[in-house]
Amino acid sequence: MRESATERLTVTAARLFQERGLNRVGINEIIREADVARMSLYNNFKSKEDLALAAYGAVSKSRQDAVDAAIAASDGPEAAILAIFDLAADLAGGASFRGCAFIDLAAHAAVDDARLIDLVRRHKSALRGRFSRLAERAGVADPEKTARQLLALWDGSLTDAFIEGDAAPVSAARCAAEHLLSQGK
Amino acid sequence: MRESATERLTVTAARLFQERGLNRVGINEIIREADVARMSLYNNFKSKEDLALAAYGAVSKSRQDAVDAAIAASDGPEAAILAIFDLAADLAGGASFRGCAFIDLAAHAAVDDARLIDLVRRHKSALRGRFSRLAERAGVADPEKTARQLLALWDGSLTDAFIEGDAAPVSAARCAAEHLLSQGK
DNA sequence: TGCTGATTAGACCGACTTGTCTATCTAGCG
DNA sequence: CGCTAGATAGACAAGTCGGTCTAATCAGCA
Repeated sequence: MRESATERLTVTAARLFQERGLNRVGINEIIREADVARMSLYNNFKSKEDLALAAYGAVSKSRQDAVDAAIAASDGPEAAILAIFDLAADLAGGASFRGCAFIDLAAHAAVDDARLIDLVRRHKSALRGRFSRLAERAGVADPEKTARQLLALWDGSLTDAFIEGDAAPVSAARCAAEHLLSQGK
Repeated sequence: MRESATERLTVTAARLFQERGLNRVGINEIIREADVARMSLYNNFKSKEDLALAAYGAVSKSRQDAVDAAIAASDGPEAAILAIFDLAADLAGGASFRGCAFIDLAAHAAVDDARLIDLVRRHKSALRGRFSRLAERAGVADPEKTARQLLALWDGSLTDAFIEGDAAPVSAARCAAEHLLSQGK
C-alpha cells in the first residue's frame, strides 16, 4: 500500500504552498494532486489551517535538519555559518523559488491565524539561536546581535533573490557574514 | 469640494494594503472607507489591480522621497546610509507594522501580475541604486556588492522586525551596515 | 462468503470575491 | 427654470473558496 493519506496530503500541501503561497493554493488542488478524496482530508485534518500547520511544520523541521547537518559537517563555527549561507544559495537557485517559505507564510497569514504566525516565529527563532551559538563559539563580542545581523542577511538576501530572480544577493550576503565574523570579535 | 475620488481611493487603498496586504482587503472595504460609490472606482480605475498599481506607486514615490530627504540632510555618504536605516527603524516602530509593503506585495502578487511584480522590482532597484551611489562616494571597494548587502540588511531586518514584533533587528542591521562600510574599503 | 469500516466521487451550501448594470439623485450652468 | 453629466446605492452575475453531507465502492478479515 502506498503511504498514508495524511502523509501524501502533508507532502503535497508543503510543495504547493512553497511554490505559490498559502492563499494561492486551494483545497481542491491539494486533494487532486495528492490523489485523495475531499473527505479524507477532513478526516485527517480539522481544517485547511491544520493542514497548513502540519505542512509548514514538516518544512521547518527538514530545514532545521539541513542546517544542523551543515553545521556538523563544517570545520569550526565560522565555516558552519558560511555553510548555512551556502544552503541559502541552494534554495535561491531552485526553479520557481519564491523566497523563504516562512516569510511568505507570515505575509499570507491573517492576524488571527495565531498558530501559523507562531510557527513562523519559532522557525526564525530556531535559526537565530543556531547563529547565536555559532557566533558565540566563534568568539564574537555580542553573539546575540551578530545572530540578528546574520538572520537579517539570510532573510533579506533570500527575499531579494526572489524579487530579482537572481541568486547574487545571497552570495553578497555570504561575504557580509564573513566580514561581520572577522570584525565582531 | 473635497479631494477627488481618484485621490481618496488611492490614499485609502494604500493605507489598507499596507495594514493588511493586497489580498486581505476587498473592493467593498476600500470604497466604504474612501466614501465613494462602487462605480466611481471603476470609472477611475480599470480594475483592482490598476488601483493597487496606483496606490503602491504612490507609496513607492513617497518612500523614495523620504530616503532622498534623509540623504540630503546627512553629512557625508556614511551618515546618509545610517540615516536610511533610521528611516527603517521609524517604519518598524509604527503600530500595525507588517514589514516592507513591497515584499508583502511580492508575496501576494500572482505570477501573472507582471505590472505589480515589476513595481516591486523597480522599487527595490531604486533603493539599491541609492545605496550603491552612496557606497561609491564612501569609497568602498565594490559598491555594487556593498549595495546588495545593505539592501539585504534593510529587507531582512524589516521582515524580522515584523515577525518578532520588535525593532531590535533594525538597530542590529544598522550596526552591521556601519561595519560593512568601515571594512569594505 | 458476508460483514465492517474506511475511502471514494461529487453534489451541495453559504460566504465571499471582483466586476457590471440600472435606476435614481444631485450639482453646475445657461 | 430645465438640461446634462456625473455620482450615487444597490441589485446582480459569475466565479472561487472552505467545508459538509450522502451514497456508492472498496479492502481486509472472520
